[in-house]
Amino acid sequence: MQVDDARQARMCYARQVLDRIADKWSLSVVHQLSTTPVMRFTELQRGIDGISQRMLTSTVRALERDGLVERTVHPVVPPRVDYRLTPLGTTLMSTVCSLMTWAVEHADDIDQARAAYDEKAARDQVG
Amino acid sequence: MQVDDARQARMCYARQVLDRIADKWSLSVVHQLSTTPVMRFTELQRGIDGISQRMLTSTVRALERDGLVERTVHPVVPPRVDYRLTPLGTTLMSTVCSLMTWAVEHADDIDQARAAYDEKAARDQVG
DNA sequence: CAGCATCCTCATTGATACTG
DNA sequence: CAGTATCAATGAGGATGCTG
Repeated sequence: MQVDDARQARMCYARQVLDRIADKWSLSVVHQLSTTPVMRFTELQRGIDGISQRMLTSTVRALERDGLVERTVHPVVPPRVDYRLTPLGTTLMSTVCSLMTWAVEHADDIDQARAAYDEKAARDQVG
Repeated sequence: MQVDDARQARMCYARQVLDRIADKWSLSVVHQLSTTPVMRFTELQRGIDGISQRMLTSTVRALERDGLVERTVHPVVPPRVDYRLTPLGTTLMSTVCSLMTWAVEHADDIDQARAAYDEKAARDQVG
């Protein structure tokens, strides 16, 4: 029926957004750029613990392709490339913030649920 | 400084939540259970296009472990297992809804950005 | 400086067969 | 019915070396 189709369509959109931001590094990059509006490649890499050059490159390229990050190449030697959030990227970040808020508010609930589940599993192993 | 630490901490929480819900099937399962409150294993599988038994099992187990889904085993033959969202799972779903709303509202923006990016890349290839 | 090219590893997922 | 067990494939991501 129509209502279900609309729901399914929204799910597909949600999946696409998750596919965009839920990889290993995208959220860290967007987050960095939300705290420091303009950053160069090496600055980004220094600010994100553990990211490799390769992954930073592919991450910012994907974000650029989707219009979330703007990449500006300055024709100078040595090269200088600036990154900043687009308005679209900024609106996404504020939406992700609500997810972060949920995460912070319910972190304890999840931890407790996990502990209870694992303890029960351990008991079932023995008994 | 303190403010940055707090930001970093929130990012970690956000990552954990994303790690929980952003795998291939979790969102579909939670979504199914938000439209039909109580479902059995096979019902879930039929409702989620393309999911295998193995992935449905591991997905609902992970959701159960984190307290987002409740699993009820009825001691009957043949076996009967019911799944439903917990209150915690319900609050998460409503948060995810805001992400879906963003996705729907900005799907066109992303599509256009991608088309522009790809077209430019194609032109740069040639020229 | 800001990448690209290559090789390699490991985790996730799928397919299939079996079971209490 | 609701799983478990095993094997195979895919691809995301890491390490390293090179370059305009």
